[in-house]
Amino acid sequence: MRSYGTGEAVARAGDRLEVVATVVSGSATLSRGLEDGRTQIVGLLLPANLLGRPGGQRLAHDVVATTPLTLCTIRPHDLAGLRASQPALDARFLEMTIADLEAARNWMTVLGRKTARERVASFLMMLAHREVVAGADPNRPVSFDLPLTREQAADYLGLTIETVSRQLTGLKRDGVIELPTKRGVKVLDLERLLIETGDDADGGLPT
Amino acid sequence: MRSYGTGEAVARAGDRLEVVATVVSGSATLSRGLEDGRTQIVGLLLPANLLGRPGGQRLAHDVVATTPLTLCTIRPHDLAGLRASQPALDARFLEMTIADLEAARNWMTVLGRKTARERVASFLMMLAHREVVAGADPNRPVSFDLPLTREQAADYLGLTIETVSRQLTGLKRDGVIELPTKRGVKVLDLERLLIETGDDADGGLPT
DNA sequence: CGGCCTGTTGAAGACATTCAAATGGTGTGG
DNA sequence: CCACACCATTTGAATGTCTTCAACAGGCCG
Repeated sequence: MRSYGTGEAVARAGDRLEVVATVVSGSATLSRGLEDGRTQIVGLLLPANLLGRPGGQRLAHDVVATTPLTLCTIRPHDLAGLRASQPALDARFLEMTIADLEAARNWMTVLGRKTARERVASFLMMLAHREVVAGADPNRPVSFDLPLTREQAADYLGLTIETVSRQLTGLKRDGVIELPTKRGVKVLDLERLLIETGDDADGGLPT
Repeated sequence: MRSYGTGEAVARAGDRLEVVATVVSGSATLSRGLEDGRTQIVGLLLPANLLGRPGGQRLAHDVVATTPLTLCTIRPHDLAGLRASQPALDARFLEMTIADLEAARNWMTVLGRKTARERVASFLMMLAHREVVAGADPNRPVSFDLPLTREQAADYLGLTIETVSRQLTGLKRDGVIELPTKRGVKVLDLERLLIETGDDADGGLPT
Protein backbone atom coordinates (compact mmCIF):
# COMPACT_ATOMS: atom_id res chain seq x y z
CA MET A 1 0.00 0.00 0.00
CA ARG A 2 1.54 3.29 -1.10
CA SER A 3 0.39 6.87 -1.46
CA TYR A 4 1.41 9.62 -3.85
CA GLY A 5 0.71 13.33 -3.94
CA THR A 6 -0.85 15.21 -6.83
CA GLY A 7 1.68 15.54 -9.63
CA GLU A 8 4.01 12.97 -8.13
CA ALA A 9 5.61 10.47 -10.52
CA VAL A 10 4.72 6.86 -9.77
CA ALA A 11 7.08 5.55 -12.44
CA ARG A 12 8.93 6.84 -15.48
CA ALA A 13 9.24 5.61 -19.03
CA GLY A 14 12.06 3.10 -19.20
CA ASP A 15 11.66 1.93 -15.61
CA ARG A 16 11.39 -1.76 -15.11
CA LEU A 17 8.15 -2.17 -13.21
CA GLU A 18 8.48 -5.16 -10.94
CA VAL A 19 5.22 -4.88 -9.10
CA VAL A 20 1.60 -5.09 -10.02
CA ALA A 21 -0.70 -2.60 -8.33
CA THR A 22 -4.37 -1.66 -8.25
CA VAL A 23 -5.71 1.83 -7.75
CA VAL A 24 -7.49 2.13 -4.43
CA SER A 25 -8.35 5.80 -4.69
CA GLY A 26 -7.38 8.82 -6.74
CA SER A 27 -6.22 8.78 -10.33
CA ALA A 28 -3.10 8.76 -12.45
CA THR A 29 -2.24 9.19 -16.10
CA LEU A 30 -0.12 7.17 -18.45
CA SER A 31 1.59 9.64 -20.73
CA ARG A 32 4.13 9.82 -23.45
CA GLY A 33 6.10 12.92 -24.40
CA LEU A 34 7.55 14.07 -27.72
CA GLU A 35 10.73 15.84 -26.51
CA ASP A 36 9.64 19.23 -27.78
CA GLY A 37 7.09 19.35 -24.99
CA ARG A 38 4.09 17.90 -26.74
CA THR A 39 2.49 15.28 -24.55
CA GLN A 40 -0.16 12.67 -25.13
CA ILE A 41 -1.92 10.93 -22.30
CA VAL A 42 -2.39 7.36 -23.47
CA GLY A 43 -4.39 6.03 -20.58
CA LEU A 44 -6.07 6.84 -17.31
CA LEU A 45 -5.68 4.92 -14.11
CA LEU A 46 -8.89 5.20 -12.11
CA PRO A 47 -10.00 3.29 -9.02
CA ALA A 48 -10.02 -0.49 -9.61
CA ASN A 49 -7.69 -0.18 -12.60
CA LEU A 50 -4.46 -2.12 -12.73
CA LEU A 51 -0.92 -0.88 -13.18
CA GLY A 52 1.80 -3.22 -14.40
CA ARG A 53 1.69 -6.79 -15.64
CA PRO A 54 3.30 -9.94 -14.44
CA GLY A 55 6.68 -10.28 -16.08
CA GLY A 56 8.04 -6.86 -15.25
CA GLN A 57 8.09 -5.22 -18.67
CA ARG A 58 9.94 -2.02 -19.25
CA LEU A 59 7.50 0.85 -19.02
CA ALA A 60 6.93 2.76 -22.26
CA HIS A 61 5.32 5.79 -20.65
CA ASP A 62 5.33 7.90 -17.52
CA VAL A 63 2.85 7.25 -14.74
CA VAL A 64 1.88 10.39 -12.83
CA ALA A 65 -0.66 10.89 -10.07
CA THR A 66 -3.20 13.57 -10.99
CA THR A 67 -4.89 13.58 -7.61
CA PRO A 68 -3.81 12.18 -4.26
CA LEU A 69 -3.37 8.53 -5.16
CA THR A 70 -3.31 5.33 -3.19
CA LEU A 71 -2.06 2.13 -4.73
CA CYS A 72 -2.23 -1.38 -3.40
CA THR A 73 0.93 -3.03 -4.66
CA ILE A 74 1.70 -6.72 -4.77
CA ARG A 75 5.32 -7.72 -4.45
CA PRO A 76 6.72 -9.93 -7.21
CA HIS A 77 7.27 -12.74 -4.74
CA ASP A 78 3.70 -12.69 -3.49
CA LEU A 79 2.41 -12.38 -7.02
CA ALA A 80 4.33 -15.50 -8.04
CA GLY A 81 2.73 -17.33 -5.14
CA LEU A 82 -0.72 -16.14 -6.10
CA ARG A 83 -0.26 -17.14 -9.71
CA ALA A 84 0.93 -20.58 -8.69
CA SER A 85 -2.05 -21.20 -6.44
CA GLN A 86 -4.59 -19.56 -8.75
CA PRO A 87 -4.06 -20.67 -12.33
CA ALA A 88 -7.09 -18.67 -13.45
CA LEU A 89 -5.30 -15.49 -12.50
CA ASP A 90 -3.22 -15.45 -15.67
CA ALA A 91 -6.36 -15.65 -17.76
CA ARG A 92 -7.70 -12.63 -15.85
CA PHE A 93 -4.55 -10.68 -16.57
CA LEU A 94 -4.91 -11.49 -20.25
CA GLU A 95 -8.56 -10.43 -20.20
CA MET A 96 -7.75 -7.16 -18.50
CA THR A 97 -4.96 -6.46 -20.93
CA ILE A 98 -7.31 -7.14 -23.82
CA ALA A 99 -9.79 -4.73 -22.27
CA ASP A 100 -7.06 -2.08 -22.04
CA LEU A 101 -6.17 -2.75 -25.66
CA GLU A 102 -9.76 -2.26 -26.75
CA ALA A 103 -9.99 0.95 -24.74
CA ALA A 104 -6.80 2.22 -26.36
CA ARG A 105 -8.12 1.39 -29.83
CA ASN A 106 -11.40 3.09 -29.10
CA TRP A 107 -9.53 6.16 -28.02
CA MET A 108 -7.57 6.06 -31.28
CA THR A 109 -10.89 6.70 -33.01
CA VAL A 110 -11.49 9.68 -30.77
CA LEU A 111 -8.05 11.11 -31.49
CA GLY A 112 -7.98 10.34 -35.18
CA ARG A 113 -11.46 11.17 -36.34
CA LYS A 114 -13.49 13.21 -33.90
CA THR A 115 -13.99 16.96 -33.73
CA ALA A 116 -13.05 18.95 -30.64
CA ARG A 117 -16.62 18.96 -29.37
CA GLU A 118 -17.01 15.24 -29.93
CA ARG A 119 -13.75 14.57 -28.12
CA VAL A 120 -14.77 16.52 -25.06
CA ALA A 121 -18.20 14.90 -25.12
CA SER A 122 -16.57 11.48 -25.40
CA PHE A 123 -14.40 12.24 -22.40
CA LEU A 124 -17.37 13.33 -20.31
CA MET A 125 -19.38 10.35 -21.53
CA MET A 126 -16.66 7.97 -20.44
CA LEU A 127 -16.66 9.44 -16.96
CA ALA A 128 -20.45 9.60 -16.77
CA HIS A 129 -20.62 6.00 -17.91
CA ARG A 130 -18.35 5.00 -15.05
CA GLU A 131 -20.74 6.69 -12.64
CA VAL A 132 -23.70 4.86 -14.10
CA VAL A 133 -21.90 1.54 -13.93
CA ALA A 134 -21.04 2.38 -10.33
CA GLY A 135 -24.75 2.75 -9.59
CA ALA A 136 -25.80 6.27 -10.57
CA ASP A 137 -29.32 6.65 -11.95
CA PRO A 138 -29.02 7.38 -15.69
CA ASN A 139 -32.38 9.15 -15.64
CA ARG A 140 -31.20 11.78 -13.17
CA PRO A 141 -28.42 14.26 -13.83
CA VAL A 142 -25.10 12.49 -13.36
CA SER A 143 -22.45 14.42 -11.44
CA PHE A 144 -18.77 13.82 -11.03
CA ASP A 145 -15.44 15.58 -10.70
CA LEU A 146 -12.98 15.64 -13.56
CA PRO A 147 -9.92 13.64 -12.54
CA LEU A 148 -7.77 15.90 -14.73
CA THR A 149 -6.91 19.57 -15.02
CA ARG A 150 -7.73 21.31 -18.30
CA GLU A 151 -4.16 20.86 -19.40
CA GLN A 152 -4.23 17.15 -18.71
CA ALA A 153 -7.61 16.79 -20.35
CA ALA A 154 -6.17 18.57 -23.39
CA ASP A 155 -3.26 16.14 -23.45
CA TYR A 156 -5.67 13.25 -23.23
CA LEU A 157 -7.90 14.59 -25.99
CA GLY A 158 -5.17 15.75 -28.34
CA LEU A 159 -6.34 19.37 -28.08
CA THR A 160 -5.19 22.59 -26.46
CA ILE A 161 -6.28 23.88 -23.06
CA GLU A 162 -8.20 26.70 -24.70
CA THR A 163 -10.13 24.41 -27.02
CA VAL A 164 -11.12 22.13 -24.16
CA SER A 165 -12.33 25.13 -22.21
CA ARG A 166 -14.29 26.47 -25.18
CA GLN A 167 -15.96 23.15 -25.86
CA LEU A 168 -16.94 22.73 -22.23
CA THR A 169 -18.53 26.17 -22.16
CA GLY A 170 -20.16 25.34 -25.50
CA LEU A 171 -21.75 22.21 -24.05
CA LYS A 172 -22.84 24.23 -21.04
CA ARG A 173 -24.29 26.99 -23.22
CA ASP A 174 -26.28 24.37 -25.12
CA GLY A 175 -27.73 22.95 -21.92
CA VAL A 176 -26.02 19.57 -22.11
CA ILE A 177 -24.00 20.00 -18.95
CA GLU A 178 -23.50 22.32 -16.00
CA LEU A 179 -20.15 23.29 -14.53
CA PRO A 180 -20.86 23.96 -10.84
CA THR A 181 -17.15 24.14 -9.90
CA LYS A 182 -13.84 24.15 -11.77
CA ARG A 183 -13.60 20.40 -11.61
CA GLY A 184 -17.22 19.45 -11.16
CA VAL A 185 -19.47 18.41 -14.04
CA LYS A 186 -23.19 17.72 -14.01
CA VAL A 187 -24.60 15.99 -17.07
CA LEU A 188 -28.14 17.29 -17.54
CA ASP A 189 -28.95 15.20 -20.59
CA LEU A 190 -27.05 11.95 -20.92
CA GLU A 191 -28.71 10.97 -24.17
CA ARG A 192 -27.89 14.31 -25.72
CA LEU A 193 -24.30 13.94 -24.53
CA LEU A 194 -24.10 10.57 -26.24
CA ILE A 195 -25.25 12.15 -29.49
CA GLU A 196 -22.61 14.83 -29.07
CA THR A 197 -19.90 12.15 -28.91
CA GLY A 198 -20.57 11.22 -32.53
CA ASP A 199 -20.68 7.55 -31.58
CA ASP A 200 -23.34 5.21 -32.81
CA ALA A 201 -25.71 4.04 -30.09
CA ASP A 202 -23.72 2.78 -27.11
CA GLY A 203 -20.78 1.63 -29.19
CA GLY A 204 -17.86 0.43 -27.10
CA LEU A 205 -17.08 3.02 -24.51
CA PRO A 206 -13.59 3.06 -23.12
CA THR A 207 -13.47 1.76 -19.56
CA MET B 1 -5.16 -22.20 -43.67
CA ARG B 2 -7.47 -19.72 -45.39
CA SER B 3 -7.15 -17.09 -48.07
CA TYR B 4 -8.98 -13.83 -48.63
CA GLY B 5 -9.10 -11.43 -51.56
CA THR B 6 -8.30 -7.75 -51.41
CA GLY B 7 -11.11 -5.92 -49.65
CA GLU B 8 -12.67 -9.08 -48.34
CA ALA B 9 -13.93 -9.01 -44.76
CA VAL B 10 -12.24 -11.53 -42.49
CA ALA B 11 -14.54 -10.74 -39.58
CA ARG B 12 -16.92 -7.98 -38.53
CA ALA B 13 -17.33 -5.99 -35.34
CA GLY B 14 -19.53 -7.93 -32.97
CA ASP B 15 -18.53 -11.33 -34.30
CA ARG B 16 -17.43 -13.84 -31.76
CA LEU B 17 -14.00 -14.88 -32.95
CA GLU B 18 -13.44 -18.48 -31.98
CA VAL B 19 -10.14 -19.07 -33.68
CA VAL B 20 -6.68 -17.69 -33.34
CA ALA B 21 -4.80 -17.07 -36.57
CA THR B 22 -1.44 -15.79 -37.72
CA VAL B 23 -0.83 -13.84 -40.89
CA VAL B 24 1.19 -15.90 -43.36
CA SER B 25 1.22 -13.36 -46.16
CA GLY B 26 -0.60 -10.20 -47.15
CA SER B 27 -2.08 -7.64 -44.81
CA ALA B 28 -5.33 -6.66 -43.16
CA THR B 29 -6.64 -3.74 -41.15
CA LEU B 30 -8.52 -3.54 -37.90
CA SER B 31 -10.94 -0.67 -38.25
CA ARG B 32 -13.73 1.04 -36.42
CA GLY B 33 -16.39 3.19 -38.07
CA LEU B 34 -18.38 6.16 -36.80
CA GLU B 35 -21.71 5.59 -38.58
CA ASP B 36 -21.52 8.81 -40.57
CA GLY B 37 -18.77 7.24 -42.66
CA ARG B 38 -15.73 8.37 -40.76
CA THR B 39 -13.40 5.45 -40.21
CA GLN B 40 -10.34 4.93 -38.09
CA ILE B 41 -7.96 2.07 -38.66
CA VAL B 42 -6.88 0.98 -35.19
CA GLY B 43 -4.36 -1.64 -36.15
CA LEU B 44 -2.55 -3.37 -38.97
CA LEU B 45 -2.18 -7.09 -39.41
CA LEU B 46 1.09 -7.81 -41.18
CA PRO B 47 2.91 -11.10 -41.70
CA ALA B 48 3.66 -12.83 -38.39
CA ASN B 49 1.02 -10.81 -36.55
CA LEU B 50 -1.72 -12.53 -34.63
CA LEU B 51 -5.47 -12.23 -34.94
CA GLY B 52 -7.75 -13.20 -32.08
CA ARG B 53 -6.98 -14.31 -28.55
CA PRO B 54 -7.72 -17.46 -26.64
CA GLY B 55 -11.08 -17.10 -25.00
CA GLY B 56 -13.08 -16.04 -28.02
CA GLN B 57 -13.83 -12.42 -27.24
CA ARG B 58 -16.37 -10.47 -29.17
CA LEU B 59 -14.61 -8.43 -31.82
CA ALA B 60 -14.81 -4.66 -31.36
CA HIS B 61 -13.74 -3.80 -34.89
CA ASP B 62 -13.86 -4.99 -38.46
CA VAL B 63 -11.03 -7.02 -39.93
CA VAL B 64 -10.55 -6.47 -43.66
CA ALA B 65 -7.89 -7.78 -46.02
CA THR B 66 -6.10 -4.95 -47.81
CA THR B 67 -4.10 -7.23 -50.10
CA PRO B 68 -4.51 -10.90 -50.93
CA LEU B 69 -4.26 -12.42 -47.49
CA THR B 70 -3.41 -15.88 -46.20
CA LEU B 71 -4.11 -16.80 -42.61
CA CYS B 72 -3.06 -19.88 -40.72
CA THR B 73 -5.90 -20.54 -38.31
CA ILE B 74 -5.85 -22.77 -35.27
CA ARG B 75 -9.11 -24.40 -34.29
CA PRO B 76 -10.27 -23.85 -30.71
CA HIS B 77 -9.92 -27.55 -29.97
CA ASP B 78 -6.34 -27.71 -31.19
CA LEU B 79 -5.53 -24.49 -29.38
CA ALA B 80 -6.80 -25.94 -26.13
CA GLY B 81 -4.53 -28.92 -26.66
CA LEU B 82 -1.55 -26.73 -27.38
CA ARG B 83 -2.16 -24.59 -24.31
CA ALA B 84 -2.44 -27.66 -22.14
CA SER B 85 0.81 -29.15 -23.39
CA GLN B 86 2.67 -25.83 -23.53
CA PRO B 87 2.02 -23.81 -20.38
CA ALA B 88 4.41 -21.10 -21.56
CA LEU B 89 2.06 -20.35 -24.43
CA ASP B 90 -0.31 -18.32 -22.29
CA ALA B 91 2.56 -16.14 -21.16
CA ARG B 92 3.40 -15.57 -24.82
CA PHE B 93 -0.17 -14.55 -25.59
CA LEU B 94 -0.03 -12.06 -22.73
CA GLU B 95 3.29 -10.69 -23.98
CA MET B 96 1.98 -10.26 -27.49
CA THR B 97 -1.16 -8.56 -26.25
CA ILE B 98 0.97 -6.22 -24.17
CA ALA B 99 3.02 -5.47 -27.27
CA ASP B 100 -0.16 -4.68 -29.19
CA LEU B 101 -1.28 -2.44 -26.34
CA GLU B 102 2.00 -0.54 -26.43
CA ALA B 103 1.74 -0.17 -30.19
CA ALA B 104 -1.80 1.18 -29.87
CA ARG B 105 -0.70 3.65 -27.20
CA ASN B 106 2.22 4.79 -29.32
CA TRP B 107 -0.14 5.35 -32.18
CA MET B 108 -2.37 7.43 -29.91
CA THR B 109 0.54 9.84 -29.68
CA VAL B 110 0.74 9.97 -33.46
CA LEU B 111 -2.99 10.66 -33.77
CA GLY B 112 -3.28 13.08 -30.91
CA ARG B 113 -0.19 15.19 -31.19
CA LYS B 114 1.62 14.91 -34.50
CA THR B 115 1.36 17.09 -37.59
CA ALA B 116 0.37 15.62 -40.94
CA ARG B 117 3.97 15.37 -42.10
CA GLU B 118 5.05 13.71 -38.88
CA ARG B 119 2.20 11.22 -39.13
CA VAL B 120 3.09 10.19 -42.65
CA ALA B 121 6.77 9.99 -41.69
CA SER B 122 5.85 7.86 -38.67
CA PHE B 123 3.89 5.52 -40.90
CA LEU B 124 6.78 5.14 -43.34
CA MET B 125 9.22 4.75 -40.46
CA MET B 126 7.18 1.94 -38.99
CA LEU B 127 7.23 0.08 -42.30
CA ALA B 128 10.91 0.81 -42.91
CA HIS B 129 11.71 -0.37 -39.41
CA ARG B 130 10.00 -3.66 -40.16
CA GLU B 131 12.21 -4.07 -43.21
CA VAL B 132 15.32 -3.38 -41.17
CA VAL B 133 14.28 -5.85 -38.49
CA ALA B 134 13.65 -8.35 -41.28
CA GLY B 135 17.23 -7.95 -42.40
CA ALA B 136 17.43 -4.89 -44.65
CA ASP B 137 20.64 -2.87 -44.45
CA PRO B 138 19.81 0.41 -42.69
CA ASN B 139 22.74 2.11 -44.45
CA ARG B 140 21.31 1.49 -47.90
CA PRO B 141 18.00 2.89 -49.16
CA VAL B 142 15.19 0.78 -47.73
CA SER B 143 12.41 -0.13 -50.16
CA PHE B 144 8.98 -1.55 -49.57
CA ASP B 145 5.42 -1.46 -50.80
CA LEU B 146 2.72 0.30 -48.85
CA PRO B 147 0.26 -2.30 -47.59
CA LEU B 148 -2.53 0.29 -47.81
CA THR B 149 -4.13 2.51 -50.41
CA ARG B 150 -4.03 6.26 -49.84
CA GLU B 151 -7.54 6.11 -48.46
CA GLN B 152 -6.64 3.40 -45.98
CA ALA B 153 -3.45 5.18 -45.03
CA ALA B 154 -5.54 8.30 -44.40
CA ASP B 155 -7.87 6.31 -42.17
CA TYR B 156 -4.89 4.93 -40.30
CA LEU B 157 -3.29 8.35 -39.87
CA GLY B 158 -6.43 10.30 -39.05
CA LEU B 159 -6.02 12.46 -42.17
CA THR B 160 -7.65 12.86 -45.57
CA ILE B 161 -6.48 11.21 -48.77
CA GLU B 162 -5.36 14.55 -50.15
CA THR B 163 -3.27 15.41 -47.13
CA VAL B 164 -1.53 12.04 -47.20
CA SER B 165 -0.77 12.54 -50.86
CA ARG B 166 0.57 16.04 -50.29
CA GLN B 167 2.82 14.96 -47.46
CA LEU B 168 4.22 12.07 -49.47
CA THR B 169 5.07 14.36 -52.36
CA GLY B 170 6.49 16.82 -49.83
CA LEU B 171 8.83 14.18 -48.42
CA LYS B 172 9.78 13.24 -51.98
CA ARG B 173 10.40 16.86 -52.95
CA ASP B 174 12.68 17.21 -49.93
CA GLY B 175 14.72 14.17 -50.92
CA VAL B 176 13.72 12.00 -47.98
CA ILE B 177 11.98 9.34 -50.06
CA GLU B 178 11.33 8.30 -53.64
CA LEU B 179 8.01 7.03 -54.97
CA PRO B 180 8.94 4.69 -57.82
CA THR B 181 5.40 3.30 -58.16
CA LYS B 182 2.00 4.08 -56.71
CA ARG B 183 2.54 1.72 -53.81
CA GLY B 184 6.32 1.53 -53.75
CA VAL B 185 8.41 3.65 -51.38
CA LYS B 186 12.18 3.97 -51.21
CA VAL B 187 13.60 5.64 -48.14
CA LEU B 188 16.73 7.50 -49.23
CA ASP B 189 17.63 8.82 -45.80
CA LEU B 190 16.42 6.79 -42.87
CA GLU B 191 17.90 9.08 -40.25
CA ARG B 192 16.24 12.07 -41.83
CA LEU B 193 12.95 10.22 -41.91
CA LEU B 194 13.30 9.53 -38.20
CA ILE B 195 13.75 13.23 -37.56
CA GLU B 196 10.67 13.93 -39.65
CA THR B 197 8.59 11.68 -37.38
CA GLY B 198 9.07 14.13 -34.51
CA ASP B 199 10.03 11.26 -32.21
CA ASP B 200 12.97 11.40 -29.90
CA ALA B 201 15.80 9.07 -30.87
CA ASP B 202 14.45 5.59 -31.57
CA GLY B 203 11.62 5.90 -29.10
CA GLY B 204 9.24 2.94 -29.16
CA LEU B 205 8.16 2.28 -32.70
CA PRO B 206 4.87 0.52 -33.20
CA THR B 207 5.36 -3.05 -34.34
C1' DC C 1 -3.07 42.60 0.04
C1' DG C 2 -0.31 40.77 -3.70
C1' DG C 3 1.35 36.92 -6.38
C1' DC C 4 0.54 32.73 -8.56
C1' DC C 5 -1.86 29.16 -10.72
C1' DT C 6 -5.80 27.47 -13.32
C1' DG C 7 -9.19 28.51 -16.23
C1' DT C 8 -11.85 31.58 -19.50
C1' DT C 9 -12.48 34.59 -23.39
C1' DG C 10 -11.11 37.20 -27.61
C1' DA C 11 -8.74 37.97 -32.08
C1' DA C 12 -5.43 36.60 -35.57
C1' DG C 13 -3.20 33.05 -37.81
C1' DA C 14 -1.91 28.26 -39.44
C1' DC C 15 -2.75 23.83 -40.89
C1' DA C 16 -5.61 20.43 -42.59
C1' DT C 17 -9.97 19.82 -44.95
C1' DT C 18 -13.24 20.40 -48.53
C1' DC C 19 -14.52 21.04 -53.11
C1' DA C 20 -13.00 20.75 -57.73
C1' DA C 21 -10.35 19.45 -61.65
C1' DA C 22 -6.51 17.12 -63.89
C1' DT C 23 -3.28 13.18 -64.38
C1' DG C 24 -1.87 8.49 -64.90
C1' DG C 25 -2.22 3.66 -65.05
C1' DT C 26 -5.11 -0.53 -65.88
C1' DG C 27 -8.35 -3.36 -68.03
C1' DT C 28 -12.06 -3.99 -71.38
C1' DG C 29 -14.22 -3.86 -75.73
C1' DG C 30 -14.17 -2.55 -80.39
C1' DC D 1 -3.69 -2.79 -81.29
C1' DC D 2 -5.89 1.22 -79.95
C1' DA D 3 -9.68 3.86 -77.73
C1' DC D 4 -12.20 4.50 -73.90
C1' DA D 5 -13.77 4.19 -69.30
C1' DC D 6 -12.68 3.68 -64.59
C1' DC D 7 -10.12 3.99 -60.56
C1' DA D 8 -6.59 5.74 -57.52
C1' DT D 9 -3.84 9.48 -57.01
C1' DT D 10 -2.20 14.14 -57.53
C1' DT D 11 -2.66 19.02 -57.62
C1' DG D 12 -4.98 23.56 -56.95
C1' DA D 13 -7.87 27.06 -54.55
C1' DA D 14 -11.04 28.30 -50.92
C1' DT D 15 -12.89 27.33 -46.53
C1' DG D 16 -13.06 26.02 -41.69
C1' DT D 17 -11.50 24.32 -37.37
C1' DC D 18 -8.32 24.40 -34.10
C1' DT D 19 -4.26 26.67 -32.51
C1' DT D 20 -1.54 30.49 -31.10
C1' DC D 21 -0.91 34.68 -28.89
C1' DA D 22 -2.77 37.74 -25.65
C1' DA D 23 -5.38 39.62 -21.98
C1' DC D 24 -8.41 38.93 -18.18
C1' DA D 25 -10.99 36.66 -14.17
C1' DG D 26 -11.28 33.92 -10.06
C1' DG D 27 -9.47 31.18 -6.23
C1' DC D 28 -5.91 30.01 -2.96
C1' DC D 29 -1.93 30.76 -0.17
C1' DG D 30 1.69 33.22 1.76
